[in-house]
Parts: sequence; structure tokens; C-alpha cells
Amino acid sequence: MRKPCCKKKETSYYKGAWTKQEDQKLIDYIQKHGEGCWRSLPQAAGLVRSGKSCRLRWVNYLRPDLKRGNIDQDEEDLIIKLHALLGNRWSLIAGRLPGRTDNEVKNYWNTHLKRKLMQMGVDPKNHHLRQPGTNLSLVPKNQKIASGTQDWTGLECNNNFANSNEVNSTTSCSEGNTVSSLPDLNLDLNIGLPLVEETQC
DNA sequence: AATTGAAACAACCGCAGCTTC
DNA sequence: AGAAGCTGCGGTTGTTTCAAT
Repeated sequence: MRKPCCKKKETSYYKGAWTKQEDQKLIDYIQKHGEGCWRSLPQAAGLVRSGKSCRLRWVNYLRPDLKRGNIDQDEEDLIIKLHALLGNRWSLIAGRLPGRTDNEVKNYWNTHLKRKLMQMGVDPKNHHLRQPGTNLSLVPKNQKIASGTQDWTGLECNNNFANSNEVNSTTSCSEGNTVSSLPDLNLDLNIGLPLVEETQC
């Protein structure tokens, strides 16, 4: 049986929004000791949070390399393309967007892009073009498809391969499916090993 | 100015997969 | 081999903000 890396002790953790003081404690601790061993981190850092919560806070909001702010058109297009290829694999998608997190991409998808695709008559689940007329009533009259977004007609790539971890640049849609609407799609989907500062628990 | 509903964002929960013993 | 711990991911929910009425 594996030895726990820290004394297991169930505490009633704080939940809800993080305070500035908590953020600072977490930042200070990680700057000193690096990431890793999330379970023991809270106690070591003087936080009354679960390791999970600390990890999430760091990964999604405190990491210095995060690019905060609006997602631009290029990023949006890339998200759509990657989602067509990978499905809801947000961490993989976020990995192709420097400075963006899986949570951010997921939220953006759910709040912006899903609706946008539906308005365009595209099923956001599989990126298939819906039957003409379906849901098109959602599109305001005279509204053109946003600039920078392609006509997704013909996008019929199934996502079977997305269930495989072997996502790489040679992956392509199976016969009969087409990504003809993605002419500039040149994705290197090799999963690079992250530069992790090794820390021993 | 107050109310209400929608949109956007932040955080939690549960589960799966990997690692260790 | 399998049980248990840990981490990371994806789904979901809660809270805040903003616009419309």
C-alpha cells in the first residue's frame, strides 16, 4: 500500500472565492517550492483549502504565464477547429493555446462558441451542418456569419480518434469524412512533455 | 431607481487513470 | 495482482455582472 505523502487528516476546507491573502500565500509557496504534491501543499503553505482547490486556483488564475483577457478571433477559430478534431478534450485544446487554460476554453466554448455554432446551423457536438432551416431562426435577420469564421459546410470529421491518447500530426479523419473546410488546418498535435519543476513530496 | 433575466466567470464535484506499495 | 493514494480532467453548479425593461 502506498504511503501517503503527508499525514492524512480530514479538515473542513474553506470553499468559495479565494481572498487576496490566500492567493499570495499560494503564489509565495509555489515560487519557493515549485508545483507538485498538491495534497500536502495547503498545509505547508498555511492554507485551509483542499489540494485540489489550490491546484485549480494556481493552474487557472495564478500561473504567471497566463494570458488574461479576451480570446481573439484567431484563438476562437483555433478552438473551433480543435474541438472538431478532439471533442471536449479541453486540456488538449488549451495546450494548443498558449496562456489559456482548459477551464477558460471550456467556459468560452459553453458561453460563446456553442451558441455561435448553433446560430450558424452547426451542431456544436459533432460540428455537422444541421438540416437547412434547423435552428436558423436563432440567427437574427440579415446577420452575417462573423468575419474570420469559415463556412463549416462539409465538416464531417468524426471524433473517434479523440478517444485515443495517440493524438499526433498524422491523425486524420477517416475515409468519407472531410475537413475540406479547414484548409489551413496544420496541427501538430504531438503532446509535448511539460516543463515541470520536479519536486519531491 | 428597482427589478429581472441572461451572460460570463469562478469554483466545486465526481470519476478515471496512473503510480506506488 | 490488486488495493489505495494522488492528480488531472470534464461536467456542473454557484455567484457576479450587466443589460433590458
